[in-house]
Amino acid sequence: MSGPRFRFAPSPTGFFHVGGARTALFNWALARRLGGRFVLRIEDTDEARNRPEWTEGIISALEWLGISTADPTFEGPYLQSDNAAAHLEAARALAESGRAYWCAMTPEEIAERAAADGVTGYGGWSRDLGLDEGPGRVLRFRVPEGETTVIDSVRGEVVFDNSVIEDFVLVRGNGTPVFNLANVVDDHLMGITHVVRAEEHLSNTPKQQMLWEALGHTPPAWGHVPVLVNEQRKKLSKRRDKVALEQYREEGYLAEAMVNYLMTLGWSAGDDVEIRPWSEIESLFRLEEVNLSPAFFDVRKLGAFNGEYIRMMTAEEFAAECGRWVPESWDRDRLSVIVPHLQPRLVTFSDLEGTVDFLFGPVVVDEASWEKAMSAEFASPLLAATRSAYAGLPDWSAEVLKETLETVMEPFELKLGKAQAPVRVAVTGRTVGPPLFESLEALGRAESLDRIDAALARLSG
RNA sequence: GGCCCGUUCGUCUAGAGGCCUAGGACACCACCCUCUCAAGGUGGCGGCACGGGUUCGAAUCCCGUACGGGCUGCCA
Repeated sequence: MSGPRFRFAPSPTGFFHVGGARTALFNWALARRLGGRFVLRIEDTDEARNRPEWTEGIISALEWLGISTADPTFEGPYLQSDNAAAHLEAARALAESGRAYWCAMTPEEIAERAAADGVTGYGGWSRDLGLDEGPGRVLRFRVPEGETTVIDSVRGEVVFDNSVIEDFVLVRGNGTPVFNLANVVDDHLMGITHVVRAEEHLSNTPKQQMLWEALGHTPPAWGHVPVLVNEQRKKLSKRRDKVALEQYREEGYLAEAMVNYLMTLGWSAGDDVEIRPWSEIESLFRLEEVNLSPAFFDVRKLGAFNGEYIRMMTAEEFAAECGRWVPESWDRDRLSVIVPHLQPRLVTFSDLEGTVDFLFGPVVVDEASWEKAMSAEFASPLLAATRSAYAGLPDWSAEVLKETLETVMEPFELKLGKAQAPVRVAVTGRTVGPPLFESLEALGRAESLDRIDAALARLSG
């Protein structure tokens, strides 16, 4: 058990937060490069957050990101609730040594007293009552006078005046340990040397550091990274924002793209390179280089990264991946004709089905597209001429189809861009889409001609 | 309200006193390429929050102001 020990301690909430993903990745990069360990601990102290399947969800999300449970760097998962006895034992020790005391005030009583005294929060009113443990009573930490200095590798030294920290609860009225206590006891038990987490925990840190010291241990090295925010610059929340990693996965974002993008939020290697493989990120990442201000999670840029990663795939990889994003019933041969032309056009794989669906089902004509392409004078005659030329073609290939249309359009004095529009709308129903002649090739002669006939009929009718 | 943290193009960032006429990426605009749309190429738009210092010299150091964020729970 030598080497630095990092930990990732998410609380199970039913989905995996992208901000959590970034924190996990930061810890993973550090643990891997430094030859240490990445310890996964599920913080399920709050009984409302205790579902076995949620733990499985966390693990599969981590696996997707490349944080493999099979990697020797990985350790866990541990369940915080399994350590309840140790938490309570620590609480008892603190109570016996006088570092903590029992308090019988309910939240309502505290609010009343605070209002009456004109203060906010708990004023330490039970401090010297010498109460014993009892039903409904909470154990509170006796915050000492003085100040607490947190040495943070991201932010430097942060000093807190202890007088602004109230005597916080260690054990609830129902006898269960609270996060701050459990967190510290677990980190110590697991030999954690580095706590790297989001900035929202910075205010908790002096409390936890006091606990480490009260328990007679040396606190770990701290590192608080900035949070991820939405366009309103508020911390990403599951209520307002799309934060579930699983959702991005389902929409067809590549794990590599997500990982790479997440690592550019709040950190840069210092050069002009943004797209780089994890192996490089891992050797380059330094906590000391992490920025201090919140970063906006920009889905558009995520999309740009995803497109880059899609284009980096080999043709075989891309074709295989496409196969997974399309209905089982779709003809694979037909799909394979068009797929090579989709690689530079896709942002996410969930876009795939909608861009080639016209090849596997009836044409759905977009009326705006029809209007745009068919209102031209030449539309009908050109379509008719194309239809008869196509009908007699000996070879139904994209190349021949293109050359044929170029011949047909000559008397109309049009450019290909104009001339292809009516054909495109007749066959695909839309003005934009995959390359037309390859689409025709994939569709096949019979179906293509039928669609042109249908368009001609509508045009004359 | 109190405590803490922060502030470089719209966004993510480079920048650790002279290399900055502030660089890159996404987005946006234009042009090129082109069978539509993309992709690719070229170019463009656009920023050191503000005010004081310190210094020969400040985006970089100090102070103040403004603004933003986090925490302030018997959640984590």
